[in-house]
Amino acid sequence: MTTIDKALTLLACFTTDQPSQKLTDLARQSGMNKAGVFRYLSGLVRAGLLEQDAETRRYRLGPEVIRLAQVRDSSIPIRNWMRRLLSQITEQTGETCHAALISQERLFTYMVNDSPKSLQVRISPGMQLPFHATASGQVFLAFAADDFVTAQLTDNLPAFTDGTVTDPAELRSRLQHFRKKGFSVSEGGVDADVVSVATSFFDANALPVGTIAIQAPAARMTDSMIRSFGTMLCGIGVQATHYYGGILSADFPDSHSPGVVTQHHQTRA
Amino acid sequence: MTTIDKALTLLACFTTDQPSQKLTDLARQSGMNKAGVFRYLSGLVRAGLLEQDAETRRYRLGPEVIRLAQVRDSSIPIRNWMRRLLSQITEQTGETCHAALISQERLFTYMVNDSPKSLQVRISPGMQLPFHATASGQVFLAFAADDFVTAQLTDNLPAFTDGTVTDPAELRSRLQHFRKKGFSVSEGGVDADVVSVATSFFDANALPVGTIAIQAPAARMTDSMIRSFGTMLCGIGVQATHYYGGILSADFPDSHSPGVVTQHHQTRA
DNA sequence: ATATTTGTTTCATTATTTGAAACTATGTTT
DNA sequence: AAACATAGTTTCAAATAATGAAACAAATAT
Repeated sequence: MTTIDKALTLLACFTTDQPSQKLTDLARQSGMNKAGVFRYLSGLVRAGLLEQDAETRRYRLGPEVIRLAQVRDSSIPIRNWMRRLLSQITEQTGETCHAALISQERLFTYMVNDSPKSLQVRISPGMQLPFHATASGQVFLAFAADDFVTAQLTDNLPAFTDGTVTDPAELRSRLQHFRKKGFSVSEGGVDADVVSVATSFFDANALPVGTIAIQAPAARMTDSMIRSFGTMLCGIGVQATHYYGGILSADFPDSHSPGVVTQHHQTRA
Repeated sequence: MTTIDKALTLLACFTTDQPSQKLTDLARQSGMNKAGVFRYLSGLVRAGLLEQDAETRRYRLGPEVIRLAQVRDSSIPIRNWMRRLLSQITEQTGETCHAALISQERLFTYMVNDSPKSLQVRISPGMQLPFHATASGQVFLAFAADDFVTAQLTDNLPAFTDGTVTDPAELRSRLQHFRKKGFSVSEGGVDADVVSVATSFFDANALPVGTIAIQAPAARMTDSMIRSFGTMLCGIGVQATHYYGGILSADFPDSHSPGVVTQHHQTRA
């Protein structure tokens, strides 16, 4: 592990749950020496990736991360077309939807489109989505490389509600099902009384890079709505993959005709 | 200069003008050894800050910068109130406006609100604004620390049009004027036939952290409109400073009454 | 087909990182 | 108010990782 690696792993500690951190906590979390962490953080501050609160001495992400994100957006304009796709979903379904992206083996919400109906489902951009307990995470795993799935589906997965599935074998069986369908369904995996339906989109290697999901209160969801949302999302997933410049994973249903799930068996690239 | 510094300076090479780069060019630009740059880039890729195009071998910013930006936004929600302020400006003036932020001694556009009238003024988020040739840059310098101004106002400043002011002495004199007014005016500094009016907002040390600007075709701008835009922007600047949790620079007109420029002479913190 | 440019790996030399401990500043408890 | 505790920062000799020239490989241009 190089010095650069050690310094940059500290960035992973900054999440929506913990957007600002103390030196001591960062040292403990990362298992590194306090003096070293101090020097790494100083470097990250000099680069503008972090900034330090003058009075609390706590570190938080700096303005440079915003500039970098803008630069990436300008050359890989996911934001543009994703906004359109999500608007389309909310228009047609009236429900809240979101897109998530993969980064460093973590899935995080990228864009949220709130339903005009309700503010029941609380989700905000930047949040990390647990793979085993969300529809997004599950449909991602359904199309991910096998060793990645194995790495994620450990024993002792946390349960967020009584309904959270934590058994790796049971989860694997569901993933297989989702892979055939092209979309996943999760009921009360993180928040009880919330049903979520999700699909994936893919990169040039036909590996999943992100997900698109609809979330709604369980009360107003029926099986037929879930099926209809699922097939709709598959169509959106095809479009997203196309915009992204990727190719569909084998097995992914790429028919646009609603209600019909076609299976393709093309060989992988 | 530590290894971390050397690695992270490479990130500064990625701009909206050059969103993806080749190894050789990065080595040349940074003046560092090709082998070292290769190792630094590999580290940045492992951290997800960069990614490498599989076929062209070019490097571009990675998905992790997006996650980091989302995390920062969630804890320092500039986006929220800035969007409102810019909408307010475009509503009242009908013209295109934008906000810019400072990072690593560079001013970059953060948010743009296009005028419904015209698409004449082309500006996109993430772009770097030259200090000497833009209204935003000038009003930033007007309130910046003196050695920062000196560092920016070098000889041989580039001229983008015939109207670009490149003489440091002349620029300094204008900055003094803008500081008194609280806003700057630039005519054709980058694009001929574009007039821009800008103001600053400040951090807890009363130092400028960003700017807010209105841009319009010179054809439909009058002196009285410029004055009116300027006083309006000063009011917006006061609000932005407040939302940001900063305090106004001494001299900055903080009266809300339009048309009147009050001068304050409080001592610096 | 050959030359040239670009990306990647190697390896002995050199400089930088490293972590324990000392130090300082700030806040807390007695 | 004094002693204590906690967190951030600096120091320094020992340990380790960074360095860059050159060789190599792969892709591109001539």
